[in-house]
Amino acid sequence: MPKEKSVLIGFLKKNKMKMTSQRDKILDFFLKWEKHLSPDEMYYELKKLYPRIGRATVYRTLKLLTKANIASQVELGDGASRFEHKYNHPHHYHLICSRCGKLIEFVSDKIDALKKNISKKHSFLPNNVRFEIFGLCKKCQKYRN
Amino acid sequence: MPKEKSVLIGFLKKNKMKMTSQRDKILDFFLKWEKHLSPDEMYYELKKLYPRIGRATVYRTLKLLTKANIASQVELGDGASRFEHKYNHPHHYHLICSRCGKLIEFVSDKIDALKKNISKKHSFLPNNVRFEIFGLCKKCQKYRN
DNA sequence: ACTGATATTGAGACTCAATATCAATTACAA
DNA sequence: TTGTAATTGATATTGAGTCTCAATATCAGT
Ligand SMILES: [Mn+2]
Ligand SMILES: [Mn+2]
Ligand SMILES: [Zn+2]
Ligand SMILES: [Zn+2]
Repeated sequence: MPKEKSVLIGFLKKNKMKMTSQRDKILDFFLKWEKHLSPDEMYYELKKLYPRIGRATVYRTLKLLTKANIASQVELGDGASRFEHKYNHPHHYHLICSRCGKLIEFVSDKIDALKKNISKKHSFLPNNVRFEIFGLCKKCQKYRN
Repeated sequence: MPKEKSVLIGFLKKNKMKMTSQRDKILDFFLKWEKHLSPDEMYYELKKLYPRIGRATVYRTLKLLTKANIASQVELGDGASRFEHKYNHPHHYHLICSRCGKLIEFVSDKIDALKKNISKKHSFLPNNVRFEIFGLCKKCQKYRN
């Protein structure tokens, strides 16, 4: 049993919620993919495996996984939210190629420090930072646009 | 005549496009507001003044102003894009209060430097950076959530 | 193992932002 | 002034995400 499943079960218990076969399947599926699927993409894939699953359940479960710190939601500038693994993954940021969609991840304690400094300066209590660089990846720089 | 209007006219000429009364009105309206309106908000306000104006025209014109470097588009995490003045405005970033929506703007050459360093390290040609801190503003910290 | 209160599910309707279509209108170079 | 190419706007459509609510599943307490 993956650790994430224990985490989920613990979270559910703590909140008087119930473990269900749907939640189990969605979690399994989510953990199998390494990166950045949108809820609808997951929904259509899951539908192939389990035709009776509902779209609302997928959306609800992804929110649940986010609250349980198993997933986190990122916005990559296409019109869809995407989810990635959070449990035991370092907090990181993204370079995004506007041409081919390539994603590069990186960590930066400088960004984390900036977050603190700037927040302090403005009496702001920070929760969540987003830092993304859009541009062209190495390959795509060869082409015109 | 505001400078932005000359810029727009120049941009249109260069691209074999035409100046129209709608574009003129939308630009005027956009320049009057200091900040961060969504296209639909602008559409409904403009509709009051000029009932015959079309929603598609507002969307199209805001894209046009963006291409002409008069406006820039920002995403503040509610489900709508928003536009702010770009011409003669310094490039800046945002602190966003998750509770009341308050917006604080700030500039940071450290962020600009990070953009360059990180991009270089990954052979990435950067175009556009987004940096946003979500959290609670001073007032909202007093309340529970 | 059973039971009942309660949490969950899922089909389908709905919302909201944004885009596409296309006939009618308008701008402007020549 | 005129011809043509760009623009407009009413309307339909898309697509992500949420809501509703009757039917179903879970699980704590016995
Ligand atoms: Mn990532
Ligand atoms: Mn701003
Ligand atoms: Zn690329
Ligand atoms: Zn606030």
